[in-house]
Amino acid sequence: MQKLALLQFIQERSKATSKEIMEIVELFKENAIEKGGYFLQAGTVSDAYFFMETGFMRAYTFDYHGNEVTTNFYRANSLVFEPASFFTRTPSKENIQALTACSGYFIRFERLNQLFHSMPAFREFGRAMLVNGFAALKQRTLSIINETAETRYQQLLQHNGEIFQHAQLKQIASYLGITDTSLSRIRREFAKK
Amino acid sequence: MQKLALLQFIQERSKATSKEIMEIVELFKENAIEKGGYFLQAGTVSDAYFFMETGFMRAYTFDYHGNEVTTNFYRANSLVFEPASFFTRTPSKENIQALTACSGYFIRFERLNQLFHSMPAFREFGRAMLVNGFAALKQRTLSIINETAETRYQQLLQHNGEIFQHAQLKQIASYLGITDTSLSRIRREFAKK
DNA sequence: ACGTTTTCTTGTCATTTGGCAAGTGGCATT
DNA sequence: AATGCCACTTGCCAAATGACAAGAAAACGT
Repeated sequence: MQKLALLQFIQERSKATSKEIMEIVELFKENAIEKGGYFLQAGTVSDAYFFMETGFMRAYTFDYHGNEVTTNFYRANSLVFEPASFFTRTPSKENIQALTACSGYFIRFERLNQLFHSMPAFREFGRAMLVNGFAALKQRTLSIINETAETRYQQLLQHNGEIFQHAQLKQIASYLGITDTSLSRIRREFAKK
Repeated sequence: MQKLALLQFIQERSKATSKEIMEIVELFKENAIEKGGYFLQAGTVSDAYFFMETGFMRAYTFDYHGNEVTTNFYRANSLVFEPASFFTRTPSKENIQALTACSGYFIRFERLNQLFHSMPAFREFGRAMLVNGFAALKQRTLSIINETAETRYQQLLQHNGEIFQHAQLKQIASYLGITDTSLSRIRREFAKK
């Protein structure tokens, strides 16, 4: 097992020694999810901390009217988990679904927690993952408040263009906070330019 | 120094022993902020983890057009800090301002971090604070996407009514993601019922 | 290749919200 | 009481977005 991408990912984001990182990486197990399969189902506890090496996923939940709302997209070479459920050990409100076939390496809560306890340097990594997610969410919230839907669309297209290769427009629309109809119109206007 | 409220706050949220909690509480120092004063200024690093015993604060930043956007409100008996800046040691984009005279107890990053390293049980507390903030922000984001401004207003009024006693409507409006004009109209409609 | 299903686009119209400017009311200062 | 300041409200109109329905395009299974 190589797990090279995982090793590198941790190396770039923590101050743990190479030896420690090798130990850590050892504890991750390989996993694959087929296209359309679920990494996490609403109502269950998120117990896997998953480094996705290849593939693409999205997280979604339902609003009070029963509409799907996309809350996140996950690209290759990133961590997939639902912090609120994972750390509080309570059932998740979100589903995380593979939009393409996915593969990577996971570790379960219990074992990860042991690592956090035994390796102070790796703890920083865990915290950084949480804090980054926090900052990204805040950024997204502000952009929904301040920017027009068209600007949000442009920025998503520019910074996360791959999303458009894997997700349906309806899924992207709810992530942007608009309907699929509006997104379609925005795309038409945008194409003119 | 009593710090009773702080002691109780930690007790309810961590598995640390009473003895440990007493040690922890000892390290918090008293602090007060006058009405209108700043707990955190944009551009500086959030270095204080503040348990506010009395008072009311709000966090705000500016969008690209220079408009103030309220990002958070803090009530008495809660923790005040900016996670992204605090944990990454980078300058904050947000200001946190006292809307009334505030008092409470703070601890600095360095010392708090030492505590996290030396007391596993207290670490859970720190993580819980982060995770809770995360969940609250996600909830707010979803409500901006899914609910009408009027519903958001109603819910804020119902669950956080004290905000209306301390903050200006313009500040509340930007927190709700609308203009002060719209909020005013919503209030009029709402009053009719 | 075929028909079926799903996704995407478009039109029409109603609703929400914003931008701007004027007006109202409270409050403090003088 | 007059003044000025500030927060808030209101009216008017424009722009953005949603709801619904129909049609076009694409994806899918057999």
